[in-house]
Amino acid sequence: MVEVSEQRGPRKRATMLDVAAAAGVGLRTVSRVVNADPTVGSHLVSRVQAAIADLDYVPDERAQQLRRGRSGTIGAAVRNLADAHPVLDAVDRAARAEQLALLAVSTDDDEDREREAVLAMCRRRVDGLVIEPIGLRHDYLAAEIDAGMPVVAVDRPAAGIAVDAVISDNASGIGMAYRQLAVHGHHRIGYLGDDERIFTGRERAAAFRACVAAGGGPLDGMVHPGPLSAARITAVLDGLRRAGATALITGNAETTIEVLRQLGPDAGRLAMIGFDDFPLADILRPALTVVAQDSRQIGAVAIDLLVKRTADPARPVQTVTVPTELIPRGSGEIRPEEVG
Amino acid sequence: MVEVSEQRGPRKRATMLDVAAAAGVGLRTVSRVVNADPTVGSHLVSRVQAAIADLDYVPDERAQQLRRGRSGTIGAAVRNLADAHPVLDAVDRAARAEQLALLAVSTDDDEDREREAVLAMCRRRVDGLVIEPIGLRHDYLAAEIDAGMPVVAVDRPAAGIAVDAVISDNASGIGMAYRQLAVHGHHRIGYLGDDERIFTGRERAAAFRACVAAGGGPLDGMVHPGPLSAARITAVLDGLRRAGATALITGNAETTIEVLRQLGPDAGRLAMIGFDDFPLADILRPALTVVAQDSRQIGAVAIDLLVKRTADPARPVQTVTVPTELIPRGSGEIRPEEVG
DNA sequence: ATCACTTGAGATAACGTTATCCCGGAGCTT
DNA sequence: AAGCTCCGGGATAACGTTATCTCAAGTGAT
Repeated sequence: MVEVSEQRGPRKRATMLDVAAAAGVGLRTVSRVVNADPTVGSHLVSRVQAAIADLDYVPDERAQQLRRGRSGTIGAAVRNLADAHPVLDAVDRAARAEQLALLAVSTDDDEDREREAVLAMCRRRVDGLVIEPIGLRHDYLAAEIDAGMPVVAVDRPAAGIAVDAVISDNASGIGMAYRQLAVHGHHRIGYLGDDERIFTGRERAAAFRACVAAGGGPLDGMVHPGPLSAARITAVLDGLRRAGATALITGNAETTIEVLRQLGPDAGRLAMIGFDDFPLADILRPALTVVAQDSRQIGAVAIDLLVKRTADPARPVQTVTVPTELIPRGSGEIRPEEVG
Repeated sequence: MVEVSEQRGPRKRATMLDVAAAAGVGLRTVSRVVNADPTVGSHLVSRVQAAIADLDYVPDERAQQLRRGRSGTIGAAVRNLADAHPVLDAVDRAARAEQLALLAVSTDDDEDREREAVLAMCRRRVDGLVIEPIGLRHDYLAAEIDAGMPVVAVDRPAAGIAVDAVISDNASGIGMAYRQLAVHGHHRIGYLGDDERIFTGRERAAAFRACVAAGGGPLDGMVHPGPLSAARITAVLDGLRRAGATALITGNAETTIEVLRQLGPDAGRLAMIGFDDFPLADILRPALTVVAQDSRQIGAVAIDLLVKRTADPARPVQTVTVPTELIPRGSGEIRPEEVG
């Protein structure tokens, strides 16, 4: 009796049933061996394992998930996958420590993409969702949350739904930056950051205004929230120069980089502190003083909140604020008299 | 008759059966509506859709996948998720264009992590695998490939298995860098790059040696492949300086950055071209001349190869070489007489 | 020697979909 | 008007797991 084996073409993947047949045991026994159930005699265990190795059996996790009811996966929707994303990395590590796989998708800073990506993850029945919210409203998640999906917002709160959140201490970060510049003798300090429709843009601009007010400095023409466009930044830099600003705080990494790009060789002629650290900030000249977020902790707290909510869905919604840190590297320690 | 609804606690998720019951139709009809099967009367369609909206029904993709036999997902195992990764981004976009979701995991440059991550994706029955290979041997994938899993290696070929690959034209890139420096008057050009046990390290070092040999320049003490350690780089830079090198080609982004970090303010006193572009290379001073890989095309080709192999598993294995590009920004155009 | 009791292993029913098959009725031909 | 096709829609069986239940055999006590 000759078995016809198709040489070409993938042979069908072995299933638990095939393994059971090959090992001459029941289906359930194979399952037990795969799941290391101790109630299987060692004799059968080795016979089943031999069959598994022989047939190259690989369990189908989708079937496992379907049956078990849990997916062991959490989904993360972040702004982008192309650039450095330390928080995503931290979330990944924290998730792994909890035996959870991470499904990462990029939202491209697009509201529709975000909804689409998040709903796709819901269709996969992830056990939890970490979102860096883009959209202004997140009502589309209400039904999911109602159905018991744990969700945590990162970097900014999610509007329209009550979910846990982890955000950096923006006010304190801006405060440290402002004081650092003030301590180094600056009186005319400018701020250039995100549009105030964006949460972090709003928080940081507000914190900056509070600092100036508290310090008794001038506010006129010094605070510039708005969209991130090269043209706007050119105009703002020009205006600040004319207004006699000797120092600048930038509200996010993209803005910081665009400012540096435009300043070019003149970068040293303006004291500067950027919100958000980024790779290579230390090898610029002058090296860039920054307010850094604690990505590691943000990621860890996000996963922790997810785990806790999974354990107790009824627990009160919580917003955790993670401290920021000032990293002096030079650009923020330039004195007014060196500027000009 | 009062229905007891649990106020707290997630109410059970609605299934197709629930929708069918609510709409007063058969299970199969709900499936047809969900899949936009045109053979359903418009009257029933709207009734079913109403029930879907009413119950917040979200299809379970795992069950769909299980039944359909395909997952509509491709897995990508890349070195890391924390730093900028343009190729991953390009793969993501190309996959989306093919209606495929992307499951991205980081291997952390660790051989064991790679195997673990890749096998986890196999358990999820992804429809294809994009791997930035770390390990020296990838035999562990042989069974999967045998079972029909399409795999494509990116950046470096995978050893021990016959799979498609997309790699950059390393030799041509090194050639362009070398000629650019030669054209600008350099005769003593150094090379500092990855260990030759790493594929790209080997290719680039070899290409560099070939250039020097062809140009008739000195080879002694000019070629330095090896592990990426700050101490080694310090030593190499020192040696090159003593050997009178006026120009340097670095073999990868990490090396480039570490060199720049160590050179500090002296960066302008050595002509330099880095293999691999990276964000901010243009705002350094001097701005960094680089050999850039075409990430967009690499990603597109990777997905294309995957799709083609899915369509025809028997097609011959192929390695596609993607051209590199020299981007002159200043650091590579410094003349020997300006160096000192 | 009989009986409860433990232990190992199989039969069978889910999990939430989709595909195959089949059936009932409407509209057409002759 | 009877027979035919055609078409919308339902029963039912997979897909590959795990959980529940059942049962046979081996163990010790009386």
